[in-house]
Amino acid sequence: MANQANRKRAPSRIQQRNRKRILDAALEVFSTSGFRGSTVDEIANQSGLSKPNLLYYFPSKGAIFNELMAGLLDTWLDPLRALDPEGEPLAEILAYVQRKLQMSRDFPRESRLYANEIVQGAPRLHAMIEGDLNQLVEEKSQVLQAWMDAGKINQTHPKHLLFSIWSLTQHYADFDAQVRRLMVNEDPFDAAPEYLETLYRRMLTPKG
Amino acid sequence: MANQANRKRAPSRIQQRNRKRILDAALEVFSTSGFRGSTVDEIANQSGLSKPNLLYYFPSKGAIFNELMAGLLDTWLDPLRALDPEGEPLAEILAYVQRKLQMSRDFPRESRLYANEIVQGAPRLHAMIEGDLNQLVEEKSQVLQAWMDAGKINQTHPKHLLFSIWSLTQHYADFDAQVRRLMVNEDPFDAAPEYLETLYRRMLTPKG
DNA sequence: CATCAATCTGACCGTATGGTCAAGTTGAGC
DNA sequence: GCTCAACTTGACCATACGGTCAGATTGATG
Repeated sequence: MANQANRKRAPSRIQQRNRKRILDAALEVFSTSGFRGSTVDEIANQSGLSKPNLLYYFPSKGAIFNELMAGLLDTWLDPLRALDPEGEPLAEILAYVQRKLQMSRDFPRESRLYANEIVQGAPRLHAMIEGDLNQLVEEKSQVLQAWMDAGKINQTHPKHLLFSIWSLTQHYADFDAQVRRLMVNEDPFDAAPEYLETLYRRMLTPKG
Repeated sequence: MANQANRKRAPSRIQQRNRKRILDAALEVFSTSGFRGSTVDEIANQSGLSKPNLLYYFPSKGAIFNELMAGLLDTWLDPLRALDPEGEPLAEILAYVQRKLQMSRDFPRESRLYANEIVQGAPRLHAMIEGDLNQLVEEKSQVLQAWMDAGKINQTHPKHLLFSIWSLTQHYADFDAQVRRLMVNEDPFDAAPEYLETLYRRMLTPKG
């Protein structure tokens, strides 16, 4: 336990490279099969390392998963953190939607990894969700509510508004297999930005 | 193979009861852990049958899954099938949204089972999707397009419109674990119908 | 180029998993 | 209540899985 490579200081170049390889392979595998459906052998194969060597860098399958999740959750919330209470309300929300959609496009595996975890009841995510996410959502919901009370955007349920943004943007990554099978001659991401922009503009722009 | 119980005619009461039990248990387990993450022992335990007894009724784990999926896909598409080209466009769409939302509320396990499968790339669903779903989506997209061309609802991308309806309604079932953790004092399904009604009404009602 | 820690591997272990089988028990029709 | 098929089970098997270990190889440092 004490001589685990990942707890030494000053990680060597080899260590940096291999840990990255492993995490990338694990992202590929976990996002495709979920935690329980993924095997260490698969991750080892995908990363080009032998299984014992992989387990030299990480103590267990669960440890790989946890490190992956911890890193993911942070970047995952960045777009919402960037929602500026001082900005122009509608523009802020529309920009948030586009940032989130861009993340689905650029990091579909991360999105699917997260989706897998939540769909299965988030068994290994309790602590993380309870903390950061809850607080951030509470905070930004109040910002949205304030904008509504000030008449800057239409009245609606702030949390449901956030849920809908997550749902719509992540759908293009999470349900990619379905979406692409139903849009054979067209890249879904071509029309998605405009579709979502229109949707939220019409929904939130105050009447008159 | 020839003496499998499930291929005999006139299924006995015991057979009907046990097959139902197994499928219900399998729905519970598969929707929670996905196909690869689920075990036959779990399903057997959940159903109250012994493992060999379970395998007396179904030849394999995959066979259980397939039968479950085949049954699911049909009911899953019913709400869309009911979209009436002769009805009042906006009302038809809003009613479809509510039917779909109701299905998420009444059959969350079915929704999660489906989500699990699609998120993981729909490895065991190709044929089914290619056939029924594709045709139905094509047909209903044309209905929506006709309504737009006639000025009955706002112009928008018909397939993205369908995707958004699926996404938003199924989100309450698929991401239930997250949604409920972020709405502790409130049942998400209380406000969801009104939220979605408002969203699509504002988005689709023609100006003027 | 000697040394020692860091890195890597084949062989291995205990357990879990999908599935089988021979033999037992139960239920329906006579 | 006899009979035979329908149903049920404990014991078992081969493979897959997560993880370990002794020892080999490699790379950095003097």
